[in-house]
Amino acid sequence: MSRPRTFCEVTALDRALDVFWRTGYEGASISALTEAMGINRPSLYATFGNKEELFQKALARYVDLKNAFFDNAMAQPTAREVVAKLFHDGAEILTDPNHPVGCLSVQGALACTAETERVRDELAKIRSDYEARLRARFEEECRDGRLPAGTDPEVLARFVTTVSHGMSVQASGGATCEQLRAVADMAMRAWPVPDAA
Amino acid sequence: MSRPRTFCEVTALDRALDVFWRTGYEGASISALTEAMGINRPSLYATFGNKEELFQKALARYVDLKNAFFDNAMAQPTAREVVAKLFHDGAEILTDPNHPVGCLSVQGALACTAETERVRDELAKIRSDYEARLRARFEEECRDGRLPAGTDPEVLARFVTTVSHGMSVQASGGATCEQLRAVADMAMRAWPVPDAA
DNA sequence: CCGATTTCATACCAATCGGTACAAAACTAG
DNA sequence: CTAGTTTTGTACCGATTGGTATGAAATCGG
Repeated sequence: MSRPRTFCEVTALDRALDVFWRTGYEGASISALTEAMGINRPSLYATFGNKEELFQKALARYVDLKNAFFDNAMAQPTAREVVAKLFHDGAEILTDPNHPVGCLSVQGALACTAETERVRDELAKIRSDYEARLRARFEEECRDGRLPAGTDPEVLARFVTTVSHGMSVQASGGATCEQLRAVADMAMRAWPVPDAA
Repeated sequence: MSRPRTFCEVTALDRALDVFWRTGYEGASISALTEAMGINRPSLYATFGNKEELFQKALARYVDLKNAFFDNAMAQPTAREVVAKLFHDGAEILTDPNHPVGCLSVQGALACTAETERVRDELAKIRSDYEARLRARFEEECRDGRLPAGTDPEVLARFVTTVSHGMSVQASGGATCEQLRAVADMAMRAWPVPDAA
C-alpha cells in the first residue's frame, strides 16, 4: 500500500549484477552500484539490505542464468556430450559481448581481505556445487558402465571444472570464443576411453 | 651518505608481495602493506614511489620466483615432459603453505575498476608471456617433427595455460596438491599422439 | 479530499582510502 | 664536534568508503 516503487526490483538487480561481474565485489562501490541501478542510496539499502546482501541477491540471479546454461548441457544423453556442450556453449557465454567477460564466480573474488572472506567462500561454494553436480552425473554413468571401468568420476569432474575456470581466466585476458573452443576440443581428447587391452 | 635505511628493501618488497598475493591489488591497503612491511607510510612512498609502483616492483619479484619454476620445467628434454613438470611442480607451488595459495597473476585482478585497469592488463600480459614462451617451445618441436604432424602449437600452449590457470582457481577454492596432480594427469591424456593411420 | 504510510532525495555520518608536510632523530663527511 | 643530508615518526590532507537521519513528495484507503 501507499507509495509504489518507481523502479523495477529485478532490473535494478540485473544492473547491480553487471557491476559486480565487471569490477568484482570489492571493486563495486555503492556509488557505482546506485548509478548503474538508477536509484539512490537509501532506496538501495531499504530494498536490498546492504552491500553484501545485494551481492547475494545479484549472485542468485547470476546462478539462475548459469543454471539455465548448465541444465541445458546436463540434458545431453551422455556424460561426454554433457561436457562437450558445457565447453562449447561456455566458450560463447564467457566471451558474449552482452555481458562482462568471464564467469562471475571466478572474477568476483579469488583474493580477498578479511572482511570479504564470506563473499569469496560463497563463490567457492558455488563453484564446488557445480563440480558436485558433474561428479554425481559421472558417478551415475560409471555405475551404469557407460563410462570406462577405472574412470574416477571425482577427478573427471574436477578436470572439467578446472578447464572451465581456466577458460574464464583466458576470456578475462581477451581470448575469443573460437580460441576457447579450440582449447575445449583439445581438453576433450583427455576424455576416458575403454582400455584397448 | 647520511642516515642509512633501517629496513631491507627486498625483504620489505617480499612482505608487500605477500599482501598483494593474498588480497589482490585493490584489497591491499597502504596501511596493511606498511604494517606487513614493518615500515611507515612516508618510507614506503620515498622508497617505492606509490602503490602501483610498489605493486610493479613486488610483481617483478614474483616473476623472478615464477621464472625459476618455469625455466626449471622448460629445461626438460621434451615438450611433453616440460608440461608434465609444469603441472606436477605447479600443483605443489599453488598449494604451498609457505605462501598465499594460487597464482598472483590470476588472483591479483581479473575484474577491476577503471582506475586499476593497468594492473589487470599487466597481469594479463604476464600470463600471455608465459603462454608465448610455451608456444615458441612447441613450435620448435613441431618443426623438428618431435610433436606429431597436425599439432597446433598455439592451441597446445593455450590449453596448457588454461589448465594451469584453472588449477590456480581450484587451489583458491581449497584443492590439495594431490587433487591438482590428479587433474594434471588427466590433462596430460589430451597430449597429442601420432595418428594411428 | 484527507490522513496514514511509504518512497524519495538531500545531506550527512564516522572510518578508511591513497598520499604528503613537517620536524625530530640519526647518520656521515668534514 | 659540527654542518649537512636523509630517514624516520606523527599528524595531517582531500576524497571516497559503506551506511543513515530526516523531511518532503507521492500514493493509497477511507
